[in-house]
Amino acid sequence: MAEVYIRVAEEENEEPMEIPSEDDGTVLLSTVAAQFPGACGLRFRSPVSQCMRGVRLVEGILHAPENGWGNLVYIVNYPKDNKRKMDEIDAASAVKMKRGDMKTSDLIVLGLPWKTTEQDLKDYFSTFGEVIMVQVKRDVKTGNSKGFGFVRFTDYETQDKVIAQRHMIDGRWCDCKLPNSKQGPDEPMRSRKVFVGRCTEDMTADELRQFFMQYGEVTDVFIPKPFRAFAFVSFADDQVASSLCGEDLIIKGVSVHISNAEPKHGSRQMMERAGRFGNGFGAQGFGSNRTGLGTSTTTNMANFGNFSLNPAMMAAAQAALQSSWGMMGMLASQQGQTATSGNTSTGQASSTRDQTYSAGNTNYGTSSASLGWGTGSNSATSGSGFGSGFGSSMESKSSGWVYFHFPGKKLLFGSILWVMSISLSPSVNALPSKNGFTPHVLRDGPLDTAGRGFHLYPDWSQCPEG
DNA sequence: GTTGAGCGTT
Repeated sequence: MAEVYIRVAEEENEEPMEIPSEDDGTVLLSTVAAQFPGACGLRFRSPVSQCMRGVRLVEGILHAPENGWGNLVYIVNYPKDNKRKMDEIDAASAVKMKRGDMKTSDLIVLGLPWKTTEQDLKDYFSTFGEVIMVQVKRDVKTGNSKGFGFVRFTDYETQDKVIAQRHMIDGRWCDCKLPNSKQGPDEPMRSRKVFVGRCTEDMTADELRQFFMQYGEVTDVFIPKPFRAFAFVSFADDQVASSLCGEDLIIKGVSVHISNAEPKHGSRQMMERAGRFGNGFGAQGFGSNRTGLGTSTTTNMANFGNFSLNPAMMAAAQAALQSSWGMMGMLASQQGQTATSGNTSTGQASSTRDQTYSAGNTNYGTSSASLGWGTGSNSATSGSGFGSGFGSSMESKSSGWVYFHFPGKKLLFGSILWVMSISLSPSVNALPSKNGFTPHVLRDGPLDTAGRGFHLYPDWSQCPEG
């Protein structure tokens, strides 16, 4: 079949871009995403019904509508979360643009064949846009290529496009990335990378990328070689990564398990993480807006919506953690959100994942198999004692909702919840909802620190605010 | 078989 192009645009009235189809007439989502990073599907306006219609998408492959692709303009779909994010990014880049701050940087090109020369690099990358620098790094003595190089483009757009995809250069797949020297410090609490366990050998990086694309923009896929039954997938948005943790997803008929990507050995992340241990909530703990939870920088309190944490509260919370309670995650309340906790052992993906917070995998819950951040779903460790440590915000430990009460303070955290990786006795009953949250099980355990103690109430009704 | 490679003689 002759090469066919379909017309794709971000908006209906925009000038479309032609995207090549495959030999069988399908279009790969990854091909679309190469031009529209973050794309997760296509839609089009039906000439018959005048309604928007979705294009069938199966395992990363877009299938033509009944009468073929035709001359219609297909509109790119973005993940919901991502779209908002994209707009924010656009706004941010507009500001940068004004400041003239959109400089390109050198990109490292990894995985080059030994034989690739600078001319080869230039020829290849020029197809994306104007190239202003190429280098192949070589051994000074032998002159042999070290298998990587650098490239720099005139336009930032070109750079973005090049980073967003893999590159077949002289017969090898290569990756272009911002070099380490150009990358800002990683934020350990906001990992954008997930660990994908139970992979099978036939899962290619491309397939993983195409699969995970449905959740948000994928920035990297790593599969160790030789085969080791796991992979790493990085997203542009840390919330996408967080939201997947704890889930069991089906890829090519195989159930894979998603969890936190632990920091690489010897990495900067690991240093930061180690430093935080035993340090309670210091500069990188609750009080800091680096957690993304507190937003105020005008006081030293951490704010959570209408609530705030003063240093005494933080100290108390710290005491809780030091007494071998691991923190799983911290959830700020918002009206209209529901919290559920409970039996997620089905591993079923939930359509309510955007609105629902859950504490996972305890077996006394009554509620749905919702998934959200803070879930420890699907890994049955309940009844196995306290979790330890809190380096990970997504540890797969059983958990219960815990309310804090500070004497003298009218409200503890109100409906703000802390999900602790505490293992609870299954005998405790469910508790009535409050503020849209269903408190689950509260464990008795007065933990006191420096006269600013707090109590964890054994059940909601015993809490003065209950 | 559930935690990753490689980063620039400026």
